Amino acid sequence: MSDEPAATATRERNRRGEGARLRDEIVAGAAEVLDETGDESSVTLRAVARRVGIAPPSIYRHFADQPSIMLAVVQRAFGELEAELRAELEAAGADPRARLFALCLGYLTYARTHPGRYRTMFGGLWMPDLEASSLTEADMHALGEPSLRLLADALGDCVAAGIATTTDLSADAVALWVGLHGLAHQQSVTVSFPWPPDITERLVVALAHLTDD
Amino acid sequence: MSDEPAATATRERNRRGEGARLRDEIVAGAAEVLDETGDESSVTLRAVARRVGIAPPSIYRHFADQPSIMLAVVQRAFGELEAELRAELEAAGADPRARLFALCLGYLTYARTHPGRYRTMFGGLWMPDLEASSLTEADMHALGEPSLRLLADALGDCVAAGIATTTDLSADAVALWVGLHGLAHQQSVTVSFPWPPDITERLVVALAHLTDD
DNA sequence: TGTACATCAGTGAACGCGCGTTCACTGATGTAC
DNA sequence: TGTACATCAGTGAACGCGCGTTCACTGATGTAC
Repeated sequence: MSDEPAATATRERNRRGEGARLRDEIVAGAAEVLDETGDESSVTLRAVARRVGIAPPSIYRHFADQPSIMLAVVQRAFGELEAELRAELEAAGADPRARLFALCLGYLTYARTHPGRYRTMFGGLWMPDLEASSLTEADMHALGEPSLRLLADALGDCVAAGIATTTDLSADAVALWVGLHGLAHQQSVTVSFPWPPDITERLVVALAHLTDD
Repeated sequence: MSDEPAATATRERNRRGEGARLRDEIVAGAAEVLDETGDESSVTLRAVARRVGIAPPSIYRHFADQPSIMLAVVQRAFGELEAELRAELEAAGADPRARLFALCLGYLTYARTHPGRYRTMFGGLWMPDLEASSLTEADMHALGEPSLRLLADALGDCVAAGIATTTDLSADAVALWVGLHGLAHQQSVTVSFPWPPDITERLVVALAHLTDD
């Protein structure tokens, strides 16, 4: 409950040439604040500085302004998501249906584990003023594409194995993602919702057009 | 671009006994600010007062504090959504498949027409501190239930007409809503997203288990 | 090996701003007698 | 019918706060000679 002035004392100044390490600490600190409050608007420049244990102006050596921090947090989060999905795949073995479910469950787990982060990733509020920034909206969509491709590949493997059908693989992959996103988002908003117990399986089976086994 | 001080001049004081009308104006004004900025955090007490054309303290006669305004906006928005869905149903005729699609398209239209409002409704940030408020989380879920029931009924009519199948009607209705929500939410966040052109039909057909006709 | 100096990482104090909220008030409107 | 008064809708000024951002700075670290 108390603020943590001790952080200022414990932090050691980086050596020359290692100043860039503070940038990582800032992004990590911002992600922590976001996870704890669940509220994007409480990730202020000053709150992040307090968390990291530095003076507010120190952030300006690494970020142009406050929105730039959020952008970095989101970019990093998309990388984390992809890495976790790849880890799930690796642990899943060779069965296409098991691989598809591993991906879907991994996606939902990420959202439930980091609800604030997930909502921010897909909330659009961190989006920079596109004319003021060097990023385009296409760059924004590109952030999620590696993960979407993992999903499309897993779905394609199911079709190849004859346990799923499709008339348009990439369109069905998007539809499957949309369903996962709806569930993930709602689960990241409310903890207690009267979900049917088999909601995930029901959703994935329908959207992946899985045939009974 | 300019602020509108004229509003202060034009607004006429309510007569005695009609003071409650200001409450409606405040909620409507807050919804307007939300629609225009698309950002929940810019719906401040002072911004709402400016929009309505009153002095900030005047709000306290009608709302205990700032979060109470957002809560009222959300409650009102859920009512609007239900009313629009009922209107779509009425215009849709008797064919069960047409009625189901009318509902789904109406839902998506609401989200695209009022993106900021939609995100706020399902964003969870307006949720009051549940211990500080007289509302329970169940009350929050209850807000969306009438609309969900419309969807479940329309789905049930499709099953009864033999054009859809289900193993658990209410669970499939939730799954269908989850898919719609995923699409609606993402569309309320980004205007340009590389959607497959038939994403809506693809989603609804799969989740409603519609049989080919 | 010693020393002057440039560079780098980070600081402390201060600014102006919009915010939520409080307080004592104003002045029109209706009511009691 | 007239007038004193209570009520009601809304105001204006002020408060303390946290915010983003600026500025001139400090002091440790490495480098040139």
